[in-house]
Amino acid sequence: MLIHGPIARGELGRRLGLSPASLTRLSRPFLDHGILVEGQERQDGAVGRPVKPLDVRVDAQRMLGVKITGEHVFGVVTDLRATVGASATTRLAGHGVDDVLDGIQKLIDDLDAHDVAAIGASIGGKVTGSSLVVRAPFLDWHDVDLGTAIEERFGRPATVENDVVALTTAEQWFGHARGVDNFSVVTIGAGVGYGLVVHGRQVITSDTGLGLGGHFPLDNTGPLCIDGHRGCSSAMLSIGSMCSSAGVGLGRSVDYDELLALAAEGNAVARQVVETSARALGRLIAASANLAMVDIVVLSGEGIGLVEVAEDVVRAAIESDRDPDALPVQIRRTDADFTSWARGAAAVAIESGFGLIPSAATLR
Amino acid sequence: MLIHGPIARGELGRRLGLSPASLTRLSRPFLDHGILVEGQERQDGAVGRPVKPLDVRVDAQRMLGVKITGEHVFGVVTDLRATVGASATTRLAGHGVDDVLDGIQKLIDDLDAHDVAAIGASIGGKVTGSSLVVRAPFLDWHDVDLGTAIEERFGRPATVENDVVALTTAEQWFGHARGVDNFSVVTIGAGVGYGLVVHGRQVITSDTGLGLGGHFPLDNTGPLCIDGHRGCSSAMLSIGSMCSSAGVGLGRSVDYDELLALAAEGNAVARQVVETSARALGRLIAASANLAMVDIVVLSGEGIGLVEVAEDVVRAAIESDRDPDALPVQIRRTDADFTSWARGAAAVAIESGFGLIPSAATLR
DNA sequence: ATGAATAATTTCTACCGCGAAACTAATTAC
DNA sequence: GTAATTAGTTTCGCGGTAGAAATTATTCAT
Repeated sequence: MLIHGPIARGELGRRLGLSPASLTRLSRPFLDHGILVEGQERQDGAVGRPVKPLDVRVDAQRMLGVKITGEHVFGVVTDLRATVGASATTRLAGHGVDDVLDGIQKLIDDLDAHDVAAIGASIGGKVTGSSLVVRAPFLDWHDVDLGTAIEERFGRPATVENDVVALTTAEQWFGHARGVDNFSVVTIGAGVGYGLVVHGRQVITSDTGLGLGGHFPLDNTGPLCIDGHRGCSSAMLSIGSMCSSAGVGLGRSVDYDELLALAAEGNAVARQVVETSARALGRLIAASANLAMVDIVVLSGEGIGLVEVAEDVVRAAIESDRDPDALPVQIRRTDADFTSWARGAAAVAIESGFGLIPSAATLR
Repeated sequence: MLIHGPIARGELGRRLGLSPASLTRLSRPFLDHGILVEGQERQDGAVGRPVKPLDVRVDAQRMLGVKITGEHVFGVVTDLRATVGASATTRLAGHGVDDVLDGIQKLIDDLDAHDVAAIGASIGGKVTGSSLVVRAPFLDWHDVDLGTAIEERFGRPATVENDVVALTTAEQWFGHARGVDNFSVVTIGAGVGYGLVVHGRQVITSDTGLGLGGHFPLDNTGPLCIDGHRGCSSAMLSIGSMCSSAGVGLGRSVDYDELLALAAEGNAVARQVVETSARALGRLIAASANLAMVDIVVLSGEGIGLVEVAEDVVRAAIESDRDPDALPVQIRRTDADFTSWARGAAAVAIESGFGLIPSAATLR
C-alpha cells in the first residue's frame, strides 16, 4: 500500500489470494490503530456498492532524515511516503559525535521537527546493524554507535545506514524504481556510488559501504583517482575530478554548474570533459545492466546534471556496450537535489518502522 | 539435505526453528516413501542415544541429462545429487526435432538409461516454461516445444532449460557453489556464457538465453567477434577466437589443446594469445564481482584450461580491477569436461522433480 | 545392573487462520 | 419504490500445524 497507493479490500484480497472475509479481519486492526484509513468512495458510475479504498495514513507520522557529511548535516522532514516537506542544512562544528548530534539538534529546531516519530541518518561509510558506524572516512570515525547516541539524545527510534544503501532503499520504496524487482542505482557527486536491488531485495555484502562502486575501471586512458586507479568511475565521474580536468584545459578553476553551462553552450574544453565523462557513465550503466542483469538504472546524486547536458552521449555509450537484441536499458533520473540523500535516510527509518508492524496479529 | 548432506532430525529442527516432535512428524512420510533414509548411527563416543542422520536416498532414482548442440547430443546418467555415472555422445543426423529425439533415443540405449525417472535437456538459446525452445540459433529452431516432444516420445517427465541456466543451477545445488547465496558463473567454450545467482535465486530475465554475457566489452584493442564487437568476451575468450588468433601468429592452424600446450611450454605466440585472453577473463570476473556484488565466481566450460595455464595472469587482472579493500574474489574452477553441460540438464530435472514434492502434507 | 544422558516418538491439546455462507450496506437501473 | 449489483461484514466450523509432556530407545559411565 505504501508503494502502490490506495487499494480496495476486495482488490487487495484478489492480489494476495485471500477471501474478502480475511481482508476485513486483517485490515481492521490497522484501521483501529489509525495506520490505515478508508479513502473516498469511488464515483465511477458503476452499479453496486461503491468501493472504499484503503490507504496508509501518510501524514500519521512525520519522519526526520539526515545526511551526514564531513562538513555539514542535511535534514528533511517527510511523511510516511518519504515525501519531503521541509529541508535545512547546518554546518558541523567538528568531527566529534557530539558535533553531529548538535547539528541534528539544530536541524530539528530549524525544521520544527520536535514531533517526528523517528530519525533516520545516512553517512558515507560502512554501517552495520542500522546503528553502528564501523568506518566513516570523512569524519574519521571507527566503530561509533551513532544510532544509539541519537536515540539517547533525542529520545526516539533512530536508524543509521550507509548513504547509498539508504538512497537505494528510497528509490525502491518510494522513488523511481517503486515496486521494481531488479535495478541498480548510480550516484554521481563528490564520489560515485553504486547500489543494487535483485529479486526485490537490496544486495548487501560485507563490502557494502566501502564505496567500491566508485572505483570501477571505465577508461584506461583516463585521469587518476585519489587511490591511483586510472580512469575509474570516481576519476571519470566525480564532480571534483571533472572540474579539475576542465580547469586544466580552461586555465582557470570552474565549479560544476559553470562547467555544465559552458558545455551546454558549446565550449570545446567543457564539452570534451563532459562528453568523456558521459561516455564513461554510459559504460558503467551498460556494464551494470550486462553483469547484474538489470534493465533499469536509476541515476541520482548532485552531479547528475551531466546527463542532462550529454544524454545522447550517455545513451550512445550504453548502446555500444550492450547487445542490440537485449532489452534497452531504462535510465531513470532523479533530481540533482542534495535532499535526495537525506530523503534516503528518512526512507530507511520508515521502512524499519513498518518492519515493526509486520502482522495484524501483533496489533490485534 | 540434497545440498548439505545427511543431518539428524534434531539438528535439522534446530536449524528450522521447529520442535523435535514436528521433525518426527514431517520426516515420516518422506521415509515411508523411500525418498529419505536413515543413515548410520554416529560412533563418536558421546553419552546418550546416538543420532540417526537422515539423508536423501540418492540412488532412489536415476536422471538423464542431455546437452544439445548443433551437431551432437551429449548425455549423462546421474543420481539424485547429480553425480555423473555414465556418459555418452551421439552425432545428430540433422537439425529437426525428430533428429534430436532420435539422438536422445540413441543415448538412452547406449547408456542403458531406460529406467531414468526424468529427462533434463539443455540447449544454447532462449527457453521458457522449462519446455518451449523459443529460439535456438545452432539448430535454427523457433518456438519448438521440445519438453512436450520428449515427454511424448519417452513417456517420462522432461525439463528443457537454457544451457547456461542449467549449468548454473547445477553449481548452485550440487557443484562448486553449493549453498552459496551470491555468485556468478562464467563459461568458456564455443562461446562465453554468464549466469548469476543472487539471494539464493538465479537471476532470470527476458534476456536470459540470448547469450548476452558473451558480448561484454573487455578490450577495445581486441579482435572482432562474429557480431562485430571489438574485444568482447566472445572475441577474447571463445575457443575458436583464441585458436584463430594463435593461428595467424603461428602461420598454421592449431587446436585448443595444442595452443594451451604451446603456451605452457613457453611458445611466445601462444603465450601472448593465452595471456591476453587470461587478462580479459580477469577483467570479466572483476567486473562481475564489482557490479553484481558477488565474491565467488565459478568458471566452467570446456575452454577453462586457459585458467590452468595462466592463472597468475587472471588473478593479476582481477586484482588490478578490484578495490584492495574489497573481499578477494574466490575463483572456483570446474573440470574442463563437456559432461558438466549435460550434468546441468540433469540438475534442472532433479530440481523440478523435488519441486513436485514440496511438503509432507502432499505425501502424507 | 543401574543411572545419567541424549535422541526420537507418541499422545494429546491448543489454537489459529482461513473461507463458506449468510447477511448488511450502498449504489444504479428502471 | 423495487430489483439488480457489487462491496464489505459476521458467524461459525474445518483443517492443519505446532509443541508440551510423557514415553521409549539407545548409548556411556560406574
